[in-house]
Amino acid sequence: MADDLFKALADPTRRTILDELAERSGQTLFEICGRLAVKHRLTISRQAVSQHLAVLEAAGLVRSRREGRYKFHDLDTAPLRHIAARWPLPDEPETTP
Amino acid sequence: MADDLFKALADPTRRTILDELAERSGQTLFEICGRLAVKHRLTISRQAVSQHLAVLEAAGLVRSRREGRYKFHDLDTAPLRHIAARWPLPDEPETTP
DNA sequence: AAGATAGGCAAGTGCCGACTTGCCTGTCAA
DNA sequence: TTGACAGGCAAGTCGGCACTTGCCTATCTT
Repeated sequence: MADDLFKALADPTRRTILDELAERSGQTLFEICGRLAVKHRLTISRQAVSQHLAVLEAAGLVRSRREGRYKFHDLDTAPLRHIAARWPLPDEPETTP
Repeated sequence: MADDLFKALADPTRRTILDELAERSGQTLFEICGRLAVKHRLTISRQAVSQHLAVLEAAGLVRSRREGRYKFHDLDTAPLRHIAARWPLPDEPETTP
């Protein structure tokens, strides 16, 4: 469970996918592929992105809903709380004035 | 930089090391080896733990100080803030009543 | 109906990371 | 000074993971 979460976050491409889903919710596989190619110069196959999404979904970071032939993907950052909760954080949040 | 952080957290053994350093600060390499073996049944070589500590140190999660022939390791959870800061967290902290 | 579109499944490849083994350096005690 | 103790360096093995390729299914359009 926690293992899946950290493993999902380990890959930079997957983190970029999370970034894109944070910026625009409910994207399809092809939309994400297009964004990765144009905005991040990531020439990657559709299947590769699909496999990344499967990993992210297994970690609970992405939820998907099917509508007709489309499959929309949504970001869920709730599992990220487990990370900060595991180890004690220092008091000062490093405020930049 | 962020790459090193996520990669360091990807390995379960390294996360266990962070757990041990959170519980007891300033441990030496041999102390950590002993704790992993006894408390977590992790039969791992000393060099493996040393390499893990190097990865954690590169990620900024562990700081080390040398004193004579001993080298003490301390946990630094400050880099973990970057994770929660990267993606927007939902408002509700999921309070379990 | 047929073609286009959105996505899935499965096998294969190549590389990186975790781990071991062997040996070497530096520090302290007897 | 010799040996024990704490740690470091370097090469080698091995498994898992990211990615591709090829083919298949389902849905919508004309």
